[in-house]
Amino acid sequence: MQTDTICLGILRSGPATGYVIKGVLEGPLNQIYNLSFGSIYPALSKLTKEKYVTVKQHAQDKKPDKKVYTITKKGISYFEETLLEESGKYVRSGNYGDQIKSEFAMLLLFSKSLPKENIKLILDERILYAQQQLNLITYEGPIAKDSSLNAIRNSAQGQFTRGLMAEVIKTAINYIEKNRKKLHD
Amino acid sequence: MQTDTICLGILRSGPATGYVIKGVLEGPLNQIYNLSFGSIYPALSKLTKEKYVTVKQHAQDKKPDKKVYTITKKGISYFEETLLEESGKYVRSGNYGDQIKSEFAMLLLFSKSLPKENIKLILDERILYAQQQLNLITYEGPIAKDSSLNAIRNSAQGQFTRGLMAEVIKTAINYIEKNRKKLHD
DNA sequence: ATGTCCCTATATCAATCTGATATATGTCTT
DNA sequence: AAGACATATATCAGATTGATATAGGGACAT
Repeated sequence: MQTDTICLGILRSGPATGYVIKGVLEGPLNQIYNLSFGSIYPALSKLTKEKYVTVKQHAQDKKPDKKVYTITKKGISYFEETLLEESGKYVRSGNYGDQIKSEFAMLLLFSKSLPKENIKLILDERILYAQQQLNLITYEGPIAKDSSLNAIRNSAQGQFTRGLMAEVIKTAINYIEKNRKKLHD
Repeated sequence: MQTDTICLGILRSGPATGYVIKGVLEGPLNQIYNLSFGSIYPALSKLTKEKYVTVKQHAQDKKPDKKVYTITKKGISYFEETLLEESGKYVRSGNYGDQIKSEFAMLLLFSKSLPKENIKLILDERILYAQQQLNLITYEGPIAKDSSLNAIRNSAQGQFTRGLMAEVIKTAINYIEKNRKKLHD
């Protein structure tokens, strides 16, 4: 999925800055999709040039100008057309699809080459980490003080998707706890 | 994790060609890590230059030469040192970590913009696809006729990792089946 | 028979994405 | 008073993908 499309999809839930978009992807949409600033900022500039979004610069005392992006009617049409056209090809991708790069799973696969004590520590750390991710996804408090993007998380779609990711993480934690002895001991 | 390290880790289980390495990543190691030929072939060339692997070219009638790569002692030492040194940073990554790019989950998140009939088809397709992936992971037959890489799959580590991925996929399928009505209907 | 498609097998490359870094300041902790 | 962390945008070298090229074999349909 193009970075452009993702930005438009998030902006459909309300105006936001690049920084806030990144925050949404790292918080409630954790485990779903991540993008670096190096992708987000150029995408927002491109979308502005193409009139799919508008920008309002809010001068801030002694901080960089905050650039709040709002999706236009043209942007909404474009987003909906693109999503419909391309939906077929997103079925075969994602977190249990082709694009997987699980360094953790690879590490476990190669863990025969590691000292047992090391493996134990890695698994302990991983479980803690996974529980932290679970907290990020299931967190129900406000996202950002001045953001209207809570909507994307609380929609039926947001709850379905977050629920899916939460179940997957819980399964992984349980599996590791039950089977970890096969990797050390 | 560097492409180099992954190639060395796989070659530790036996000699292989670039084509076979790709096949292992797409078959039994599906859902764990994927690499394109554009990464694998240059990595193998680099490893050869650095003497971490050796190549034997097998001329084949009317096919490109098959280049079989074998890890050297130097390669094994390098692999084990690298893995130990870097193991800490692989804990916070992977298929329920930061690097997620699940186009499918993103599509569901945005599915409010799609016709209901379309959403139904997408979910049906996804379940079929996930079952196919499950078959690839749990498949116990031979990988490649002339490959010794069955070992990587049948080791304790391979079975643990594949079992983890299989559980995750099963959880996802069940979740979608139980909750899909929230997205259409 | 001839076309279409997939398999074996290596290789390259434009377009894209990441992770690090730079810039600038406020707040909170130690 | 130093250090860490949050807000906020931006850039870029290096790495990766997905498509494409090359080249023949075998299977199956029209």
